[in-house]
Amino acid sequence: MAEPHQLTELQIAIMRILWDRREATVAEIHAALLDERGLAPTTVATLLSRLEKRGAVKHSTVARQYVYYPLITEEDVRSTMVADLTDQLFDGDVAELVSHLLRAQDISPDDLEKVKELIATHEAGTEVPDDHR
Amino acid sequence: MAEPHQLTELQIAIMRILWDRREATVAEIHAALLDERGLAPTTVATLLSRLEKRGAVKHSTVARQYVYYPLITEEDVRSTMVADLTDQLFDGDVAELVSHLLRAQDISPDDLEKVKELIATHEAGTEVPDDHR
DNA sequence: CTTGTCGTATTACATGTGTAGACCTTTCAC
DNA sequence: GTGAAAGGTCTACACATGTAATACGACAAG
Repeated sequence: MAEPHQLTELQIAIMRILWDRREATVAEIHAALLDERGLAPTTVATLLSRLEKRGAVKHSTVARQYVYYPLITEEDVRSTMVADLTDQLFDGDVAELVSHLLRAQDISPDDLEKVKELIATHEAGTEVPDDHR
Repeated sequence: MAEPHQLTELQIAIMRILWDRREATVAEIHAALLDERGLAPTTVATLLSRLEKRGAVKHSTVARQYVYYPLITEEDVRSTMVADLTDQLFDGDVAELVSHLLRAQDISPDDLEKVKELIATHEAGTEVPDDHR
């Protein structure tokens, strides 16, 4: 049944709508994607059933319409996909990935500031408790 | 011809061999992958021709054998794939990705140290030149 | 020359995905 | 109650990918 946490771009786009709204009908999802993608309603329906078959979403029927709910979280997907990418392209070395991020053009001074703050916060949170008392 | 910088796991595995060795025959690549994957030689050959069709590699013929060379670099692939992932899962926000990395279990105190060093080094390298003289 | 071997090219099939038409069923308006 | 509207379900097709058997051409050994 193929790891439900590894998703394609379109699948993620659909999940995103569900993550944002917590639930949505096929029509709503179709409407939300219309501008960007102009997909047929049946296309969206097909995608959703496939996602359901894979265990990524479930649905209930309300007033003759399917209402879909996410079964996996964005965090689940992020973890899985980031880990996979790290394994495949950076030999599992997270520091290497960060190194790439810093080197690549895609980080602005702004981002850098934010990252530094994140690290500071992170360290505060995971402080190794001093055993002196 | 489908963006040659977005590769699957297996395609990356093949490219990795080429990146490491700079060039390799089909037989060599097959041998290198044998333990992990046990693929048939023809399978490897098929994969390579497809990669060539996409512009990721090229080959020359030496003594009746094909010798393949990478046309794209690991850095190319890393950039493309990391950027895509960042766009899709973190709305293009690199800082968010780093934040995830820090939060996720997959970063060790060791890694964290390395990351801090990287940032320090990075800052030294991109120092905004003071305009006082 | 004949033939086996080596290595590539061709062909093929299953699965997943993007995409959507055609069809079926339920229900609301008259 | 009859027909149109609404909303699924089924079926279908193209393309990418993983996987490999089969076929074909060239070269070396005898």
